[in-house]
Amino acid sequence: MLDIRILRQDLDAVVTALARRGFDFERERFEQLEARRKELQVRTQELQSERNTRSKAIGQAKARGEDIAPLKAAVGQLGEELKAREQELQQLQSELEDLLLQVPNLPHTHVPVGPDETANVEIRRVGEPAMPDFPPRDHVDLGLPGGWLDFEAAARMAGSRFVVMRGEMARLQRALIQFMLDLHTREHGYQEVYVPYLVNPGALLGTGQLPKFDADLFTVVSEQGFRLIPTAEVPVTNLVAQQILDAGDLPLKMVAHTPCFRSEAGSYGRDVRGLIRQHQFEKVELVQIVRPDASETALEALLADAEAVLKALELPYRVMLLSTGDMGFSATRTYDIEVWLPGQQAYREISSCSSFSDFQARRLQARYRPGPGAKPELVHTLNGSGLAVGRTLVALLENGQQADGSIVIPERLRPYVGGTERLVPPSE
RNA sequence: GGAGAAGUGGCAGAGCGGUUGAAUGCACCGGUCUUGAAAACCGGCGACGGGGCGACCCGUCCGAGGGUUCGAAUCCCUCCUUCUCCGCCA
Repeated sequence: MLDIRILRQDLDAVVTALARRGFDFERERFEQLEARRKELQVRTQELQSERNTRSKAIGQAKARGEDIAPLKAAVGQLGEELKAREQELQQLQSELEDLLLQVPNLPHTHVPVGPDETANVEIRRVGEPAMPDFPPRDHVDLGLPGGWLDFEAAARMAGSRFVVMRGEMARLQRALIQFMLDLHTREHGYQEVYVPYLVNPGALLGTGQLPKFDADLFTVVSEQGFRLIPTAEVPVTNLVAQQILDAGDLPLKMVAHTPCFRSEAGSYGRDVRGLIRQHQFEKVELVQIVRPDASETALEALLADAEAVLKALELPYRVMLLSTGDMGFSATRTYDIEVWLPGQQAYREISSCSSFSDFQARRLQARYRPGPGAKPELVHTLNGSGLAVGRTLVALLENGQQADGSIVIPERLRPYVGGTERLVPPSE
């Protein structure tokens, strides 16, 4: 959520900045609501003040043993109007709030302006795509032997966009998760956290998935209105909701492995084949809670932490700075990491690292105290995949494949799979 | 699932329906004292919002939401959370 005060002070700048990301701010409506709010709020507070004064007078009169009946009668009409104004004001403020909750974050000034992903800017490439002397297969083919990756079995019980993994493949995914968590906790200073996979609507409002993107989520029929988390970002970032942290607690760096659930509404026909776009997938997520003046450097560091996984796994990738048109709702700046997939002969997103400035913090009421006795201020939040595990598995299969269909395991991962150097397809 | 108890400021913990944003203690900030520190003493110290150029003024908030009342932290209702006991259970 944007700070309503900057909307009041410099509406032009906000409207312009939002236009850069293709968002048409309802300027007229806002100005009308805001004018009305001001008028109403002043009036309401006058009435409240009047009521308080009179009630005190009644209390004093009563203490002196005077007759308070006439005083009470005089407050009658006041109460009527007050009640009406209070309700109007409440109504108006929730309208204003609803409007504000629909408005995305302001893009950082360094973000390239453009309509969609075609305007993204490549920052760097790391690693060389291998040039095998055989036609590379994609992970769906490579996963066939022994039912390593069994999409048909999953489809029978759950439908499309699910997978069953067996044997070595299931273990490889588990190893990847373990490896990533170890790397981030031991070498990058993150604290591992375990969090709920079902959250209430308030948590999703805090990070920005609600109210606008409910269609992307799976809702569990329940009194509490539970949704399955689409990313660990939601529960992990919500760890600081409603908190006033000590300056000394920052930065807070947390890592969590969770399954993620996405309805993928509106993506019919896209990536229907294989592991790329599933309703359920595993992800290791990095979250940082930092002081506002530290968020620029924190984003670069977070990105480096995610890149470290790809480097360790010897996977070629490139880093993209997303354009205004391709960024998520809550982000002010986002880098995507795209891994090379020989089976597709393309770079595909495997991590997304974003800074949210104070946008999520304001919704979450996540604050810190800059110094002893100082006023609380909103923190800045950041997060990034480190990495999407399913897609990492894809990259590992496709980049590690040999002519005979076996898969070479990167050295750093071998301790996690009992020293196995390569996966050999089981013969029928 | 059943029965009971409780939710007050950063923490602990008072609070008869009436000048209570809320006693007191701790913590924290400023000062006195001290070579320095500690102790002691004095003073200050919640959050959020609105109005005003400003000194300031005003409003809201005692788990959340409703209600009663001229007036609610105090009374009533609903919900949430925590604790204790019973039952069940991975």
